[in-house]
Amino acid sequence: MSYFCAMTTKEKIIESAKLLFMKHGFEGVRMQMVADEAGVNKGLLHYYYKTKAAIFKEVFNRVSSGLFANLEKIFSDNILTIDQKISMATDAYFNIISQNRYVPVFIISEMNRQPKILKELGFDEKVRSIIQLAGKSFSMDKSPDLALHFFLTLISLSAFPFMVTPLLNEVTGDNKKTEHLIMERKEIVKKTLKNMLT
Amino acid sequence: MSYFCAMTTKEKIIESAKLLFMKHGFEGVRMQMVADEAGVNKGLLHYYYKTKAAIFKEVFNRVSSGLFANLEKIFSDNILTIDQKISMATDAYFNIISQNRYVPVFIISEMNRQPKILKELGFDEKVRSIIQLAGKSFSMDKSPDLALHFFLTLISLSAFPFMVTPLLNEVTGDNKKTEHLIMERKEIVKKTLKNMLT
DNA sequence: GTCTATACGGCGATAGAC
DNA sequence: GTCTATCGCCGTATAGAC
Repeated sequence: MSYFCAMTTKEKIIESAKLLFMKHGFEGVRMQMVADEAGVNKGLLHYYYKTKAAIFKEVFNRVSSGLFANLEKIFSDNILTIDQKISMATDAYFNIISQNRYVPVFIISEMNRQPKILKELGFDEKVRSIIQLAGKSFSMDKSPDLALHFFLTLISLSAFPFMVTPLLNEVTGDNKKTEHLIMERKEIVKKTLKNMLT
Repeated sequence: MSYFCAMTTKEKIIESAKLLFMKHGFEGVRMQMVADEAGVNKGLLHYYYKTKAAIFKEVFNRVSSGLFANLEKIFSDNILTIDQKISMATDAYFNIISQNRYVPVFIISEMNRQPKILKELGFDEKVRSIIQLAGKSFSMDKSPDLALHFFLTLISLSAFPFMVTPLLNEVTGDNKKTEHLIMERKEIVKKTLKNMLT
C-alpha cells in the first residue's frame, strides 16, 4: 500500500484500483482491498466515486487508452520503410505490455464479461481508427480486410505469450527461461508480419 | 434452465456450472445461478459437491481435458505429411473452440487469477506432453524450443480471434462478418505455420 | 476531506424435515 | 435425493461526526 505517496488521494485510489482490477477482475476485487492498497478508509472511496462500477470504468478507460498510443505514431509516419514500421510497432507493443503483463487478460476478460463497456468507452472506435491507420500506412487500402488481419496477427502473437505466462512458467519450470522465450518471440512476430505483406 | 433433461442431477449441475463459469468466471458466478440453470434447489448443490470451489475444479478439469484431444491423435500419426498435419491440427483446434468460444478466455483468465490450479489439475503436464509430441511429429527434436514456439503460434493465432469476438463484432458492426473473418483466419494460421517450418 | 458506524441485502454453507 | 429454513459472514453503499 501507498507506493503512491506523492499523488492526490483520488489518484492513489485509481492507481490502486487499476493494480487490483487488472489482477483479479471486476468481480474479484473488494472495496476494502482498494482502500487498503491506497491507504485510505473504505468510506472515502465513495466520496470520490459513487460506485465500484464507476471506479472500474475509469480504470478500464485509462488502461485501454494507453494501449495503442505508440502504434498510432508509428503508423502515421511517412518516411519509415514497411520493414522498419513492422519492427518498431512490434517492439512498441511488446514494451507496453511488458510494463504490465496483466493488461491483455484484463481487457479481454472484461470485454467478454461485460461487452457493453466497449461502446460505452469508445474502445471500438479506437481500434477501428488504428486499423484504418495501419491500412493507409501499409497501402492496404484496396483490401480493407487485410489491414484487420494484419493488426489481429500483430496483437495475437504479441499479447498471447504474456497472457499464458503462468502456464509457460510451469511448463519450462523456470521464470527466467519464460522471459527469454517471450523475447525470442518478438523476432518470430516480426518475421511473420513481414511474410504476411509479401 | 434444463436443456439437461436426460442427465443425472449431478451431470445437470456440472453442465450448468460449466456454462456459467465459462461466461462469468469463478468470482462472477453465484450458487443460486447454478441451481436455477440446473433446475434444482440451491441446497442440493452441496449434497453433490462440498463447496463452490469443488464444482469449479471439476469444471476446469473437464474443459481443459477436452482441449487437446484431437491434436494428440494428429501429432501421433506416422503417415500424414507435415502440411497435412498442420492443416488438420488447425482445423481441429478451430473446431474445438467454435463449439464454445468462451473456452480460451475461461482457461486463461483463471490460470492468471489462480495459478495454482495448473499444477493441481495437471494441466501443465498435458501441455508439456502435447508439445513434446509435436516436436517428434515435426522432427524438431534438435531444437526443443522450436516445438514450443510452433505450438504457441498455433494456439495464439487460433484462439485469439474467438477471445476478441465482442470487439470484432463492434468493429465490423456485423456478427456474420465477424464469423466470416474468423474462418478466413484459419488459412492465415496454416500459411504462417507452414512458413515457420521452412 | 477523512473517518466511524451502520444499514441492508446477498453470499456460501449447514441442519433437518420429507 | 430433494427441499425449506436459517445461520453467520461479508459485500456495497450511506449517514453523520470530526
